[in-house]
Amino acid sequence: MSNKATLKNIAEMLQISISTVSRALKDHPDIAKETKRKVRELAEVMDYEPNAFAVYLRTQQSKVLGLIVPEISNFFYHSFVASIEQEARKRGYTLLILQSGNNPEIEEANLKLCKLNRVAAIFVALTSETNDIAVFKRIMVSGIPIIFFDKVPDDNQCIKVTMADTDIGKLAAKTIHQHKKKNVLALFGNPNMSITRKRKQGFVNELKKLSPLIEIATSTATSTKEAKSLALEALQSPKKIDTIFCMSDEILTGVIMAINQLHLSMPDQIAVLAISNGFIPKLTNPSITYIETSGAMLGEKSMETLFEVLDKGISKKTELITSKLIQGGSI
Amino acid sequence: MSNKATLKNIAEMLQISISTVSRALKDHPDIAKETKRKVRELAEVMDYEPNAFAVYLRTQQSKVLGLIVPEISNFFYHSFVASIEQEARKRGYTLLILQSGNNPEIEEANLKLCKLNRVAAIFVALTSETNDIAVFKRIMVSGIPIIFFDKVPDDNQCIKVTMADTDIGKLAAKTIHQHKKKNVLALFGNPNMSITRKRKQGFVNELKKLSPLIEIATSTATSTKEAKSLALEALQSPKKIDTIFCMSDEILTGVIMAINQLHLSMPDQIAVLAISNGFIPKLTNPSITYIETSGAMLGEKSMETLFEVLDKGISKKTELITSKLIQGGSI
DNA sequence: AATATTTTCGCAAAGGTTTGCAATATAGGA
DNA sequence: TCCTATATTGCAAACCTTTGCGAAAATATT
Repeated sequence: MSNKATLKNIAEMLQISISTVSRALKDHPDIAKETKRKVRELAEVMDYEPNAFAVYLRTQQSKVLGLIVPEISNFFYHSFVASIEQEARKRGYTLLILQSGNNPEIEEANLKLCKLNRVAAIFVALTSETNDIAVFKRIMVSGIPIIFFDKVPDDNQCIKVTMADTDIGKLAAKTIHQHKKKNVLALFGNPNMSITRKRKQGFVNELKKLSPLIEIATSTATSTKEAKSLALEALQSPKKIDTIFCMSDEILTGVIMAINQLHLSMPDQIAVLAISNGFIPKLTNPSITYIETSGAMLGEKSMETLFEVLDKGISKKTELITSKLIQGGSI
Repeated sequence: MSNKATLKNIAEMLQISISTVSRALKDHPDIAKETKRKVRELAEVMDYEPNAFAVYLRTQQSKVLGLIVPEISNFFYHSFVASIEQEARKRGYTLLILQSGNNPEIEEANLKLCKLNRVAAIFVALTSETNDIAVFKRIMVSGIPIIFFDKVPDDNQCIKVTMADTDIGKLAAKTIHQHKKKNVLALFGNPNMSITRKRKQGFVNELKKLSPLIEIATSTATSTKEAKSLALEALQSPKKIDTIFCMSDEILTGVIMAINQLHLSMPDQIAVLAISNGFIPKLTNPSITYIETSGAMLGEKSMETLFEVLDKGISKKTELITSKLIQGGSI
């Protein structure tokens, strides 16, 4: 069975020991140059690749990173994944991408899967339904670092990388104020999530401060459909709103549907401002003005944080990413 | 260190042998009921999970499925992944999701990664730039089954699961013919891909057959941007087209942008028909009529095919999935 | 009571790699 | 020639699980 490319086979063919082969391939100083050359040559032609499973078994160090997100088909997470993936590839890591489908049970199952696969670390964007992070804590104490990103828990005893959500809310408020709007409908997502609470708080407080006389109606829309019907209702009601603020792409999608259905034009008949990743806003004419939440930036920062954690063994830290306004024509 | 949950530790604590523990956990008939009970109980409280790496090393059977797609952030692949994932979870498999970013080099690197991780099988949707599948063939002969889906190679000596693209093209043609359209702009993607060629062939041939007098202008658009400018150009040209056919969501997106920009209304000023996964078409008003390509169905069929391959060891087969028209108001 | 049968369990090897330590070889020095 | 230092290499254990085969114990049969 000399066909499989293993250390053992290389050793046999070269009539040297397995350990010598192993060290030669790792450029260990103990090994003679000539031996190294021979080993490397044969390894090359045999297309040798170390068996990751055996390596793990011996070193207990897997080169796999877990990634758990509610849904990956979403521009934000996608750009996040893309940037993580790129960096991971450079460092020889593999990404184990798992989706929880916004279901805490699947989320937990995925967590278990990560543990089973002995991942080196896990990136987690929480489900909007997750309100108990005890499971995660258990994994953390078992020695696998967890980096929460985007949808993070309130708890401060963990590693978090997230957008500066309060600031984003404030920026939205400032934008609306600058345009002298009078009557705003603000649509927010699931109020259980800290991301929602922070954006809402930043937005509402700032807007009230800047424009004390403005009318602000806030509503909760946990789906595109809901956002659409809320928008339709508001747009058809007698007391006319002049602006809709959407805290996410999911909501923005519903609002666009409503506006299209009523054949309203932006920004004169209705102004729109959103927090978005940039795909949906470009679909309309004029394009929608939005505050960009960059998955790529979040990814980079998360990766940086990860290696900090891996190297220095920190166990709590909060990283905030700032973002900027992208001017469209909707306000 | 009796803290880690391994067979060895369980065995020590119970003063029995490792093999007995292993068999007890597997409900092997050789083991006494009482012993099984004790082992299971302890395993439970110790939260024992077999070490996947050790299992692989021994059995050479990994419970990981590779999945390589150009981009996962795309409704079609997403629903595909979702359905594969669900089924995989049921059977105790993990999905290793890899994106090639439409780059054949990364695609090859990912393939290598799958090999390195000794996956049980690989699902592949090819890059539009991939024209040599020799690398894949090598993997196949090395014993890892590959299931090509969606973007499949022309070669018939492999396993393919794909939409019935020629039929889809024909269905589109039939729909346009039924609406008595006279002047059609048909936008297709990368002509290197068999999916493009088949859709185009089915569409053009059928339409010419049904409506010999119709004017058909076909163009190639390999990006949303390109689709947009092609549509703008056509819509503003003197010889007025009455219908645009889009072979993909990517193209449809560009076309919608163009239509929005020119403030045209569907279906009277311009009719639109697309092949799509259903998200983009619902964004407009009226919504766009499309022929649905269901990632979920493709996923199910792929998974079925996989287990057929795994069980019966087939090495070539082509599965075709049919699809249907979803009526919107754009034609 | 002695033998045959069945039930229950343990031994040991294998899978591929890493690594501390021991062993051998070579060279330099006295 | 013998000893010490250095350069190379090999041995063997460990990581954790699975599994064929044999051993021991319990039970059944005569």
